[in-house]
Amino acid sequence: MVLKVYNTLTRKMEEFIPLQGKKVNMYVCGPTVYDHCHLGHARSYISFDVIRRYLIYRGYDVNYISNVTDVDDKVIYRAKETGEDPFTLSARFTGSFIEDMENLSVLPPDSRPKVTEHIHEIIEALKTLLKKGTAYVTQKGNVYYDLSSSVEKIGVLSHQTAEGLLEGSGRRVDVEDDKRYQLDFALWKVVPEDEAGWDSPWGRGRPGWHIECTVMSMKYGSEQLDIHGGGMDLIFPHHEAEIHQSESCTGKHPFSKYWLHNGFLTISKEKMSKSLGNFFTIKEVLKKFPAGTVRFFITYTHYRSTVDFNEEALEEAGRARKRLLNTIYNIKNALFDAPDYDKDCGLGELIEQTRYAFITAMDDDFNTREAIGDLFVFSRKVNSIITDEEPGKASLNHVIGLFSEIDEVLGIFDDSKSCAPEVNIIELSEDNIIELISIRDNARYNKDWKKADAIRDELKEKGIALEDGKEGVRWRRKG
RNA sequence: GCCGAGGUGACAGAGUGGCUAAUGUAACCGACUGCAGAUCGGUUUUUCGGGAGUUCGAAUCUCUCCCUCGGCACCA
Repeated sequence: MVLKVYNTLTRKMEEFIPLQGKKVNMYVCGPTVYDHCHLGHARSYISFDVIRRYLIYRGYDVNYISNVTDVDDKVIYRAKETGEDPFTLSARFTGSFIEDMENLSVLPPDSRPKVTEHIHEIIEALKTLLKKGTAYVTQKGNVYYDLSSSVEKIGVLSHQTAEGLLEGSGRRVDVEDDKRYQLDFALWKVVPEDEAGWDSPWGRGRPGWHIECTVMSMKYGSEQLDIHGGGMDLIFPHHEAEIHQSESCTGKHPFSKYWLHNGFLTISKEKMSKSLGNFFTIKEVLKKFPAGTVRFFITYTHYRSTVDFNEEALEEAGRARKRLLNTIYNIKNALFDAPDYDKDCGLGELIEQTRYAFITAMDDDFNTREAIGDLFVFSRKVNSIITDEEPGKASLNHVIGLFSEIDEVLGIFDDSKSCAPEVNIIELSEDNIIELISIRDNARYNKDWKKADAIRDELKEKGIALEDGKEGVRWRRKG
């Protein structure tokens, strides 16, 4: 079985072969922390989290790096608006971001470097570029990358020509005037005394947006990465700029062997944007939906497709996920009176088939949609087996084992970190519940359905669901 | 202007040359149940934007037409 990934660089599906054996250096562009993260960030980081977890599952030794851009024009402008110190502001939103990621069960990266902690390395990189003659300092003290030194790389990722890019940029008004060439990009920007900045050989300033990723990916990963990821919107100019400056810095090609980009998230079919006012922060969404549902919603779409967010879609995802959770619940119930001796009922073979289907789907450019589809098939068959037959404890535990195994990759079942409020749950003691159930059993025995239903309704209101089955009544707290 | 993605059943969304086109949601019917829930079976679903062609065979390849969405130096 061969893992294939879609590489933006070649626009083709390619077999995934890391540069060195099983070692994978993976860098994913993190957020600029000038505000709370929105659902688009969630989409991106959950997608790459699943990719990372799958690579680990497939036996790769993954070094995952994801930065935080904690100084940038947007941070400065926002700080000016609020009157806050820019570093206090970015520290605050960095905290918010990390909290969101934890709540969404996104595994922490092996390294989470911040730009402000790497100014020295950035200056060193600029010195290297200047020494090589692929960057230049202007009269004002700005440092730009000199694209004429690597014209052959223009458009390698965006697949556009310089003319095409200029045509597009011609509509922009903010063309800086001290560049030699319009497509050159800033490596260092001079700033006035009263703005956040650092001293450098070229005067007081701050780094340009792209150089941080070059510097930090090399420091924490390698001069050449196996995977570089991010949102589709980063393809140009951000990732292309990284290619120019990184390869110029090291003289090595390629900077990253595979480039993976996730698709956008739209809100009710419209592009998410502040001007449209259709912006949702992760925190807002997690107040309404369990984290597992949000992850399920995102994972149930291929990472490169556009995914449309609306409440109905989330609710639908929640109901779909519930089916899988119910299966797990049903197995756990079946375990109570399952025989101890080995009785397989075909579960072993089913588990093998499902694992194979999961790997086949995921090997195809991380086709989580198909992988989860197979999980539903598995789920249905398991439900049939446990109602029609009586598999042994060991076999049932193996089924649970497969769910856990797959969830190590997808992370869609565990709600323990969810901060969504449980709806209408009033704490009842277990004794209390059992007492009510026994009163109801009595009523049912006497065919006093009115009374029995009243108790069931009462418990339902208090968040306890009763389910009558062949083996008697079962209860559970509604999640 | 340049570049890209996509149009599949009620809806969402896989599949990209060959058994009855996954899977989920919804609605309805049936089984189980006193009822409900959960679960299982069935229906909505001979159908893949329109047309032409290639082929023994196409949702899948080619041509053409129509439509939707996104990117082009703020952005995940």
